[in-house]
Amino acid sequence: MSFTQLTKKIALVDCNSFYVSCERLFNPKLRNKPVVVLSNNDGCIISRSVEAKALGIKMGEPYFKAKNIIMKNNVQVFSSNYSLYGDLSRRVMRTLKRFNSEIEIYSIDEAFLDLTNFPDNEIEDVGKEIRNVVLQWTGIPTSIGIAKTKTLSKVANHIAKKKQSGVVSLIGLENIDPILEKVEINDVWGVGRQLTKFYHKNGIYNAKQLKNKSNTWIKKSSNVLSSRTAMELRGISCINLETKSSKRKSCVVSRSFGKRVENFQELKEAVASYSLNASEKIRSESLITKSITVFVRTSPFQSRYGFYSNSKTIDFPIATNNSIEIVKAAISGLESIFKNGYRYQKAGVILSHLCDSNNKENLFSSIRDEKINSLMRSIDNTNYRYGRSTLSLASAGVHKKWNMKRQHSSKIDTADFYSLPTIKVN
DNA sequence: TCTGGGGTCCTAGGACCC
DNA sequence: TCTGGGGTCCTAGGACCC
Repeated sequence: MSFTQLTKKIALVDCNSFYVSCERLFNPKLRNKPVVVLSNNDGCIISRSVEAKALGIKMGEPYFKAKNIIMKNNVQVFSSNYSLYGDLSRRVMRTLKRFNSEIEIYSIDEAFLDLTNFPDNEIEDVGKEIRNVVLQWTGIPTSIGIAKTKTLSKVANHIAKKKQSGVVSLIGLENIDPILEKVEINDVWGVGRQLTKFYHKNGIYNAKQLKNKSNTWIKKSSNVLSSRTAMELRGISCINLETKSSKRKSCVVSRSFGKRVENFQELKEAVASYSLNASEKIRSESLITKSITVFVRTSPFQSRYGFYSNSKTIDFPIATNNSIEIVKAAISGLESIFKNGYRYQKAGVILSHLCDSNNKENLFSSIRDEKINSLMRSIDNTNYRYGRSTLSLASAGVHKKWNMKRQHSSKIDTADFYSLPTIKVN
């Protein structure tokens, strides 16, 4: 009896300039023109079309610093519209699942697919097919890298980004060293700023050099994660595909303010509003939280006003997802860290130690609990039907002077999105 | 004047116990 | 009052990702 062992084949599908591509879908005039999308509060540039990249606009650059280039070159600017991007992301992911239902959704615009079951010599064509189908069904262009490990598929993807076909496979190549040699160490997945500094100090400048370093040295002078990265560069898979969507462990809601906030009342409104938001989010995922952290800070870029940053964590006696309890805890935390005389730039809440609300470890659930739960459910239903914050708490404020800046919104909302004609292919 | 938001994992060090 | 070694558990902070 004989059987052929199939080479492990992992594809990384990455949407090109995702947010820009989403905006372009609804505005074809934007094609072939420089376009950027801004972060919340119109703060930084977080998505750039190739034309914008070519103008030298950097990822993460503050908007005001790039304004000159933007004006001069008539770059189209958009505030981010996350509900739109979320909807399109779900479409892309649904399409990918046709090729293998077990995919790892790695971020809003990226997914890993196991393509091991396809023959080695057809793998590049499979990649091209995936790319075409996604483009046809969703209108979103992608780049696809295929290799034996996740880290190598990232490398392949990196190269694919610059290729016309948009697909690069490293499967079946005898020696990939010449390729790895051209990959700068800071472009390797898992190597950030600090590690780059450290590797440079030790004479490691590209992926090939890291690959050839001994594991013991890496583990000893760095950590296990780094040695895993090196192993993966050698083609030995150490990082598994996470295809089961596991429940999250924390939930953050934080925002920079549209303008600086100085008085307690407004800060309180903001924190209450973020807490409501976070409570709603965890309820929608059937989670309860054991503790909440509230934090505030002033701008780290304006030292002349004095920098202040602080946080307070409060544990709940019984894990909860009740908005009222969570808002109350957040406000009392805020009271303990608020200091007069600062110009606050940002605040937020973090719900941590989340666990499944269905298997409550503590059996204190009572009739009171049931009443509150049904109140929360009806708030959630109303808000779902009539729009977020139809029902809110008074403490979250009405005027919201601190709200974000969004001066360049394309104003395409989810409701509009669903009213567009869709073509069902099946 | 104007600098995003939301996650995960690892590790060092402290607290506590025997 | 001083003296030891070793184990576990937890947490804050750092580093990384998109």
